Amino acid sequence: MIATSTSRRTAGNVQSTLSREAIVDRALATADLEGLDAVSIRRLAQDFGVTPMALYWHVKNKDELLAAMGDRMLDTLVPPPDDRERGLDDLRDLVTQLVSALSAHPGSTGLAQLRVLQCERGQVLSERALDILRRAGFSVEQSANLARAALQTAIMLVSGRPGAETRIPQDERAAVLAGKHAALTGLPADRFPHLIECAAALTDCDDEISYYRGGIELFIAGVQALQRRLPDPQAAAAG
Amino acid sequence: MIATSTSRRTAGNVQSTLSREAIVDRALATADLEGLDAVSIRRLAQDFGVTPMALYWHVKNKDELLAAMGDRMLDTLVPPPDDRERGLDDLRDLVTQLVSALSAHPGSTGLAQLRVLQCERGQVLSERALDILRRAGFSVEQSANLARAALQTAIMLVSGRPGAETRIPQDERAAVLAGKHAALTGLPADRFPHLIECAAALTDCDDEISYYRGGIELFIAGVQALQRRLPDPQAAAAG
DNA sequence: ACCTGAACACCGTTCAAGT
DNA sequence: ACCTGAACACCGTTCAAGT
Repeated sequence: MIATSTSRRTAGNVQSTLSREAIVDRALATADLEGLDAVSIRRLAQDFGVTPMALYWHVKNKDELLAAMGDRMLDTLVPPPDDRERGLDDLRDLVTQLVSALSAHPGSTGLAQLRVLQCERGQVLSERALDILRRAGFSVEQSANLARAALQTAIMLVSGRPGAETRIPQDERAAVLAGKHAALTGLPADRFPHLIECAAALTDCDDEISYYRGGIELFIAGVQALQRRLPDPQAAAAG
Repeated sequence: MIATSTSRRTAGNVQSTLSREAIVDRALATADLEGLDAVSIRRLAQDFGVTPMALYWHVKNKDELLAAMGDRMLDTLVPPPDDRERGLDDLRDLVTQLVSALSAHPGSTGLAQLRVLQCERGQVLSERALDILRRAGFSVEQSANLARAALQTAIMLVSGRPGAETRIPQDERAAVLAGKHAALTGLPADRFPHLIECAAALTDCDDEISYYRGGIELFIAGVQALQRRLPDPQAAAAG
């Protein structure tokens, strides 16, 4: 009765014990290595050396598995630690934390979006963001839209990072990137001078830290600018 | 030899002539109605009353079909009409046009991202964006990142619009939305006051126009703010 | 040039059954 | 409580063959 684990090309074999937690872990790992499309019930079952239907004991269906993956990412966020009240700087901290949490699993960032308003941790997060924005003087609608934009900015920074290519198996990424770069530099120089000039920066990201910081700064700067355009709170309170 | 079209629940039957163009059209339409996951070679073949393999004459494989869908969306953009040189206002126009092009097929916006740097029209668009940003004084890296952010902002505004729910079949969307709204308003009022206050604004968008305008303004305001923080161009040119 | 038939290796999921 | 077996209705894709 030896388990004849006909393992896939990807290393990491037979994760011994089957559990909901282990399934979610494995799913996140394969999404990181081969893209979210590579995550399937049957594939996971094979990885665990078990029949596909075994997974259905631990997880209701695939949608619930994807939701659990999103929840797991959001759960790595520490709950808002500060009540220091620094205004929009608190929002920057929140987005920064979000980015670092999401960047642990760049292939699954989209799942977080589906879950922010559904799971406990996401709700705490959203409440905090709305609190910051409301105190900053934004209306209910503006605060709702900006809170959404905060999460979406984090997602787009991580999943849209130049060179991320989360949909492609890890070992092919370098080749694909090189191909994209070559395609850009091979463009007619008279029509696409900037595309050629920016080819490297568009296809790869040599400094993740400053890329993320710049992206977050862009968002925060936008929010600050919108805040300045707000009607005078004194007058609004009086009127 | 009457075609016994065992049509799906969705109306719109037997699109007569099979062609690459017709296939892409139909694919975009079903993505809009039932989400991108509902688009399949076999399903499309059935819609056209034809064998699945027939499609492979017009389209190399599914990836190429998805790429063609992305290209089609970008092709609806009119090429940059103006050389009026209004600086970052030109960028706003570009993003605005992008948003309106993408919002025609909210379920397929993600495909545009895969194709901006690959297809002709996307390259023209990117070149234009980079030109605006470089002239505005940004570095090669900044321009590349901001040009990407411009597209991603458009995508996130359209696909992330409250109430969009592009992954869910159209006829279920209202019910899902109502459920989400109810879940938020049913939260404990002491812990989640803002989530309750903003429940309606978070789950639906009653004014698309101002939603999009606000989102674009947020991005442009951020870019303008970053521009102001740039080192003095005179001094930079001298040094 | 354009389409079909048969086949292969995949999916998610249900339902009854085992221990 | 936890897992298996068999079955169903789906996928994308190849390859040889038809007209």
